[in-house]
Amino acid sequence: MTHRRYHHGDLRRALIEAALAIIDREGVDALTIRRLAKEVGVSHAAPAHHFADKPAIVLAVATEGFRILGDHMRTLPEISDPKERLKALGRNYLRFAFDHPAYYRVMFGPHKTQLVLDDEEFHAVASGTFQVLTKVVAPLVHREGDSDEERTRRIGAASVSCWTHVHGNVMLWESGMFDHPELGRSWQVFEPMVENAVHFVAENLDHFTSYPEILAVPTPPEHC
Amino acid sequence: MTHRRYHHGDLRRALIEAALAIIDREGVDALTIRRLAKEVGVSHAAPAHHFADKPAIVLAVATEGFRILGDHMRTLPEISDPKERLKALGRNYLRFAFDHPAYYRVMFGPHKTQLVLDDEEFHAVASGTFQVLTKVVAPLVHREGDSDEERTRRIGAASVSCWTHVHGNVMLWESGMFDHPELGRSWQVFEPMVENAVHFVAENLDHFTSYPEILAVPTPPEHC
DNA sequence: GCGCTATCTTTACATCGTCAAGTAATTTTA
DNA sequence: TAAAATTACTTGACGATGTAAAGATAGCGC
Repeated sequence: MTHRRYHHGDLRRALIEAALAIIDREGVDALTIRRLAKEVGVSHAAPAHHFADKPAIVLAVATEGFRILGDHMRTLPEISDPKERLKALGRNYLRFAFDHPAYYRVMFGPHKTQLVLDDEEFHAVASGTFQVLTKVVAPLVHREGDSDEERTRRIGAASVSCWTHVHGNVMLWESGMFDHPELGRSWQVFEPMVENAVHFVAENLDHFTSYPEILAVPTPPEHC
Repeated sequence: MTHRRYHHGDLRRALIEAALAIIDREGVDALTIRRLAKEVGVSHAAPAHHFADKPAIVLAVATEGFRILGDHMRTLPEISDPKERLKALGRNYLRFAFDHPAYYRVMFGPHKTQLVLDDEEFHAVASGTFQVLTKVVAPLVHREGDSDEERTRRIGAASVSCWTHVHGNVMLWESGMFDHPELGRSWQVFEPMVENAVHFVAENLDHFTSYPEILAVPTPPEHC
């Protein structure tokens, strides 16, 4: 029984959480500043002091999502075999995507297209998350005699390939393109896809050499 | 100089086109029924007679997008070699995605998640487009001795894999995750990715047999 | 105790989607 | 061919939304 105080305490966080709850329940279109405020128990103009506008709230949720995804991916079990380790990472990723579809949609949805490039925090958190992947991919594509530059390129390309492979599947699934009613909604249906992605980067690393002129990828770690 | 008539003629089509133009210029959030109506030159309530509500307009645009994408994909040059043919298809796909980013965003964006499954026209058009892909993939994964069922499965799995590979890249690109300002915004930067995708389905078709099945998959570690 | 500033409320306004009722044009029917 | 019916659009209104401006409150340094 919280007796309504004038100062909320941590309104910003409360707003983000409430926003996610609404998005999770009814989709991002149902998100309304006024409703958000009511749900948290403040006036409808209060959020304006923490977020410039409505897209800023969505962006904050997306940033939080990447933070959580990063934590998920960082908590890998102790697996020494590089392939199995990457598979485990893929499963963690998928688990996040399916356990938190609302986050995932906001994170990769086209809502914030314009904002992303400008927002420093989002960029930092998102690329930090991506770096977790590069660290796990690195030992898989390691080759003796690679120059540093070549190594960086190979890791980046393989990581992106891995990511897009999984991400593409998730997005198509989310879009309702996969018409498999008999399949329950579970990340486990994608297990073969994880196997595929890992196999792909592990056995075809020759193909990643030409990839990366395209991509600016965060510098991978020295050693794994 | 069209003198304003009471009956527009083909308002429905005009609305779809104007909607796309707005989305293309300022994003889907900028789409407003009233503004749409003004742009077309009708009263603010006129669109209601052609579309039940605002999401219905977006869905109509998405459907139109799939129709155009399908046409793009169907107009392939005469190429007998299956691999090269699939590459050409991939390029056509990418070209659409980059030439019509607004369409692409609407088509795969999470805006219409709820609607898609119900709308017959959208479903028909979208899966018709997907079928173009399966036809091109089919000769690539053909194997003597496959049962019909097995063949269908393999084609479906390989097609999905191909699609997600390309789609994932496009989506990540659209999300602004690829941070390469010095490169122009062109589908051609993904040429190596097309090569990869084709190589993937062509050389690793063994892996597609198990794809569409539900598997008893080991429960992942409880580390998160 | 006194200001200062951040935080929240209240009030106000233009705009939004949508509904109901009215009007104009087209098609149907006799 | 003229009335009737239907379609296509307009007008007006309503509640809800995002946001700006100005006032109220509380915490905090001094």
